[in-house]
Amino acid sequence: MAREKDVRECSIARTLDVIGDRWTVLAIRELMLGNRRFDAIASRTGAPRDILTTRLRKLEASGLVTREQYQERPPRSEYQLTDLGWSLQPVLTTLRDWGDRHLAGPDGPPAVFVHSCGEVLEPTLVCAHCGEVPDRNSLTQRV
Amino acid sequence: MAREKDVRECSIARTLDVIGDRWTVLAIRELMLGNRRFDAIASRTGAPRDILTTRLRKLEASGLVTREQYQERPPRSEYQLTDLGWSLQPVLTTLRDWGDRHLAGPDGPPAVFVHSCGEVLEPTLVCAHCGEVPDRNSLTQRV
DNA sequence: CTACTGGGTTTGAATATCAAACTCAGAGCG
DNA sequence: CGCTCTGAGTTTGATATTCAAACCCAGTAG
Repeated sequence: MAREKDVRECSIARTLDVIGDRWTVLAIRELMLGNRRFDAIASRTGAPRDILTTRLRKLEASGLVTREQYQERPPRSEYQLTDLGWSLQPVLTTLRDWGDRHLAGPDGPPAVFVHSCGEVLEPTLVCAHCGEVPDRNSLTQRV
Repeated sequence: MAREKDVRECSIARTLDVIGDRWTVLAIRELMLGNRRFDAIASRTGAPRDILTTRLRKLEASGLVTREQYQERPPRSEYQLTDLGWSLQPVLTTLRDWGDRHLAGPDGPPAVFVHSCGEVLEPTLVCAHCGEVPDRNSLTQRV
């Protein structure tokens, strides 16, 4: 009989519990680009407003985003990423980079980041210990 | 009136069109860990079987995965990542790394990769031009 | 007075998800 | 032979989610 308890415990799955949703990721993208207002996030992501509400509430509950009411009547709030939220930048960067490399966009890469070295950021994942770019053959899985 | 045409064209969104789904990402994880069989992927990810079928078909259609029938009767197939599929490794790696750093797991990090330098892979995103680790302050957005 | 803005909530129909049961064609066992 | 198991799905039917569009409320601009 099937055991059904062999689902893999995994940091990837745990991360997806937090940001494993299109509108969540796109909302974080907008926040990283400096948009703090609900309407701006809604229209730039295309997310339905009610869905966006639940996603932002969940991001707040997860500590990635703060909601600050900057006005009482009528209630107006703005959203900002916490440090924890900003720590997702490598995730968004690799997502963007993969799309840039492999998926054709009508107008080329959007929302480009320029690094302080003067060049457009071309992110590369390296091994922190030796500085080399790991590839499929230089990695061994240890499960 | 709202324009509604100001949804941001974006490589992140395009990437999410391809892999913006929990079961899709977890299936790719299993394929990277060497599981080729439908049942193995289903039980290690916990994905419902019908959903997994549609996800694998879509991955195949997107060119990330090949399905090879290794037996006719009864039909038995195995799945493998293409080079394009393997090119998602930085994405999965940053997802895993973020979970490792920020989300508590009951048994610590799973499915660890060991780099050929001998150390457990601790991935870092650097600027390909100058080799420095970019942070929030060294980046300028160019939208 | 009217229109608009901002940050939502409500509504109701369309879709997607899910667990569990089922299918089909063999293989292994006794 | 009869029985069960495996593998790769498909089917079923109940539940949950998504979505677009309309609505709400309090204030501001004209």
